[in-house]
Amino acid sequence: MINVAIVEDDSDIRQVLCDFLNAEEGFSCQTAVESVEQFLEELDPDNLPTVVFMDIGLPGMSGIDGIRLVKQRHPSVEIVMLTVYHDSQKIFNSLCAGASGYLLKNTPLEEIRTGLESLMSGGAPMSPQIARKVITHFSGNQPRKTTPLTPKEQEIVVGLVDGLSYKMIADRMNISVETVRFHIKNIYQKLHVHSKAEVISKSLRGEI
Amino acid sequence: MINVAIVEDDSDIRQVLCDFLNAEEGFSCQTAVESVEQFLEELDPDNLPTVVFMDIGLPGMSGIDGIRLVKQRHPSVEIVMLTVYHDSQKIFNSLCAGASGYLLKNTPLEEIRTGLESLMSGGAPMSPQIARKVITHFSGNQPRKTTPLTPKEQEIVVGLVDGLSYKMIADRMNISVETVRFHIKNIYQKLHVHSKAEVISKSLRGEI
DNA sequence: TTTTAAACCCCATTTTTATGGGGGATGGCA
DNA sequence: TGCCATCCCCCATAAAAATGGGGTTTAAAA
Repeated sequence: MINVAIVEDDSDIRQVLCDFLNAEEGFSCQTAVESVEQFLEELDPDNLPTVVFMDIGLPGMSGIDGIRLVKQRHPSVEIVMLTVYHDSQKIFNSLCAGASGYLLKNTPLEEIRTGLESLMSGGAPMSPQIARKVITHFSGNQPRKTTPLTPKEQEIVVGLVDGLSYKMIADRMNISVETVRFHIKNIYQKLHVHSKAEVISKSLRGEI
Repeated sequence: MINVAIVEDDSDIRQVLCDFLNAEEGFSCQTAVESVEQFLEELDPDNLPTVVFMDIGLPGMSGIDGIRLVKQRHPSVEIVMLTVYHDSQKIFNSLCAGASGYLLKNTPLEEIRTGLESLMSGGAPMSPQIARKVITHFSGNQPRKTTPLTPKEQEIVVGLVDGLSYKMIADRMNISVETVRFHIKNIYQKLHVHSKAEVISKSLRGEI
């Protein structure tokens, strides 16, 4: 019996999928919650689900962060993304975080079931659209990132990522702290962020 | 009408697949050859196939080298691997060379047809076993770190990575800002860092 | 030539972080 | 039972960061 959990904020989808799985031979869905927080709270360590279907856009913590947390605590639990998002960044973040599959929400229930079966036999469920993105990533046809940042601004971003303070960046670049401030103000405007933290995240996620 | 070519040295498989496609509505297979050399020789530039099913183990040039040659001369032609090989090296070499899909030879004819359809609608056919290897490639190169952080501390790290301030983290977790402070102090001690920036960097680099 | 983008510098103010303390409350384990 | 880890909360202070403004210079573009 394959024990499936669902983390999904749309109650309709949650219910339909849960009912479907419970009706299918060999599947059982006892957990269907709307957030990662709720999932972790209700989790019974003595009765872990085999597979978790995870959405990305959730109230509170995102599903991608959810993967990290769940896999960290229970590495044996398989996590399959089930979401509407199909942009490369979310896909790769999910896979790197430890997802074992990636299905789009328009996947028919029947294919979700066969996906689960292939997962159990050492495969990975993946929507063709997603597979395409992944393949494109390999063949290097990735659209080049055109960063709007100037060379100096990029250098400062590197400093931020290295965990340096304004003063340390100033010393490293042989400019005044005031100039560092100036550049950072402009960086924030260009990237539409309001803190070092966001710049560092964007940078390390390849969004700059 | 989707024009399919087959490059495959096993004449049985070649014939079965060719016949199947010709019998299917909307598909046509006029070219079924046993080597890349033969394929290139018989190729009519005015009547290019839409898709080529390519084996890897072939007399003469390998199918992977074949991808490169074909894509170089006719970039618009889609190439789908159809082979028994499932080792990571051949998979990645194929995808990097420009393959648009990767199916194992045990794939039922019916699924080969749906694979072609998803290819035509912007997807990529990929056997679950292959998808698994590809996914493992993403998540696999991350050595499992045994984090010294407690669950709550991990949750706070997630908040920091999301670019939240102490107050926002407190709200999300329904605890006091002072408690957030308390946890962060402990996190810094455990990780030997002295700023949010360093925590975020470590986290996104998988060092936590 | 005027304009524009990029780099440089300074000042002032408010908010947020970092760091040091001080308490409690659990719940598991020796 | 006391110990330990984990979690919860409060205080105070110094440092750093975020945001607004004000400028100059230079080199390339219009």
